[in-house]
Amino acid sequence: MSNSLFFQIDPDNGVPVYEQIARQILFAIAAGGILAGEMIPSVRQMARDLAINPNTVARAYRQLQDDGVLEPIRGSGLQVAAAAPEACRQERQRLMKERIKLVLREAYQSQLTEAEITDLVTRGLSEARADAASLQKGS
Amino acid sequence: MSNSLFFQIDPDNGVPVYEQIARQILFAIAAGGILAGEMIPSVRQMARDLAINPNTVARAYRQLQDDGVLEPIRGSGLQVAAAAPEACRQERQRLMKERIKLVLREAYQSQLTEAEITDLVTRGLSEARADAASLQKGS
Amino acid sequence: MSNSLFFQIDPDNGVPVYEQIARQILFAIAAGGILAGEMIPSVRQMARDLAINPNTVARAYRQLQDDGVLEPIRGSGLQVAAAAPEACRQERQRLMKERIKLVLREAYQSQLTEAEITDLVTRGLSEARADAASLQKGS
Amino acid sequence: MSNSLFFQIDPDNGVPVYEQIARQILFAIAAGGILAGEMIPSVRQMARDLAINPNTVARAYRQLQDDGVLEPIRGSGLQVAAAAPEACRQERQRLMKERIKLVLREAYQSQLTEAEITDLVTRGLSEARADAASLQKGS
DNA sequence: GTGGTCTAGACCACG
DNA sequence: GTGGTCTAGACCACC
Repeated sequence: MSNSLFFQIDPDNGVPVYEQIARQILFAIAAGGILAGEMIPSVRQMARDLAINPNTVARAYRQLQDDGVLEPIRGSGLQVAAAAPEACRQERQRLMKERIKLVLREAYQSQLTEAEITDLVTRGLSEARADAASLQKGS
Repeated sequence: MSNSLFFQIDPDNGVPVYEQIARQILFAIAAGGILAGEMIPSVRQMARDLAINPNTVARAYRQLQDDGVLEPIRGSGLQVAAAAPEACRQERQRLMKERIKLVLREAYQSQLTEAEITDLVTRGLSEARADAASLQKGS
Repeated sequence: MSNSLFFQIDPDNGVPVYEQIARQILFAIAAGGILAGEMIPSVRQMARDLAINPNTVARAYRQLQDDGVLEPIRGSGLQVAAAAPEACRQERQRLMKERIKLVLREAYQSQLTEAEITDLVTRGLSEARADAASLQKGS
Repeated sequence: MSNSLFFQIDPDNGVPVYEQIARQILFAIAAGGILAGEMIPSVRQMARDLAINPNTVARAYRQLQDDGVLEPIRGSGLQVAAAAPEACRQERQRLMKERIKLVLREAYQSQLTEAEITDLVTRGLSEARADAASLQKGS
């Protein structure tokens, strides 16, 4: 279980597959699911697990290396950088804050009233909470 | 001023230009900025106004026709369908609800605690409100 | 009643408006609703009656003149040619035969079985008969 | 032969080329010539085969995607949706029924007697049948 | 390789 | 004048 990553990839999500992989690895590190110094699955292994093209996995890994999250160990593979967990937590916070703010601004710009927006948010919060709960249960 | 539509197109937005046009028209109808039965600017006119290719505008209009929002008046132009305003309001509601829910679910999946999420939302709400206010003032 | 033509124009029919006018005049002559030597309404009159562009009516009349169905009377208007009724009957027959054959051939080419086609025809016949009846009643 | 689609495109048909393509694919799926999950020829391939512009093919494919008939496989191509065959059969049925009914109603409205219409239909049926037979033979 | 977007420019049918 | 269709060719993201 520690060595197997349970990612959910949706190829028709609009979000590029390599982006989904990179983001989920980043979030897993931020949440402590993967620790500093730990090795991550090889490109081929991950590609088999997710049933996707190895090139796509490689691209996600490359991006994480560029961000300093992963470090290459010659002849061995990629490991999580020492400073990665803290950096990932900050990045996660930054990303989510930005996305939330963006969507709320969009709501305001679309001429919805304040009441309608807060209503949508409240409903969205409870639904998302329910979804998250059922997902955890289902896994 | 009543006859001029103030659209903001960003060609490098990721979102296709024709999509931006279609969405802004849809939102304008939902907000009552364009009424049922009203004619919308011709393909060529809109293309001139936005300084983009007429084909791109035509594609946006075609999509709105497929959605039943616009109706062709042969040899004259396109007008807003009678049922469009109500449909556009529902569609706008649906779109925003979906986006908000998506972001919130992402927040939950990113292993943020409930407290962190509600904090981000409240901050985002106030910031977005401030932005919207300043935008209205600035216009 | 003899002088007023009850045409049904559908601008969004796919079939051009001027075609609809020309065809309905042709069919009216074939059916005896308009007799040889009779004058037809002026372009302006017809345009007012149908609430369409005079140019469109003019184009229909021009086409009927080219076909020899209508003859210009200098300073007076257009009248139905002497040979028109018989010609219109033949033309009507030809048109309908062609259209029916065309649609049936399409049905065969679309890989429908013979049984499905005859079924569609039988249903279509009864429905069309019902529609025609209700239309006559409704008028 | 199993992998080659034999489409007949007539550029001067009145019916737009992209419509002809979309309809023939729809009919091919309805007839079982293309199965669910199967990949259809790429835009460029089809454009080469039919000697037309890739954009025209792309438009046909886009329309079929909007109708839920085709699904994009990112970076790979387009495949027939699982629900497409049944949907296409229903759509084909609907289209043909509508066309047949339209023609028959026209026949009634053109003041032909019921006897004349049924006569035209029976003749049309036998002729269309003969044409279809000779076409099959000739292929 | 794949589809998607955008531009530029031409031609047509219709009113 | 209007929208609709088609062509030609370019660039992009993704796998």
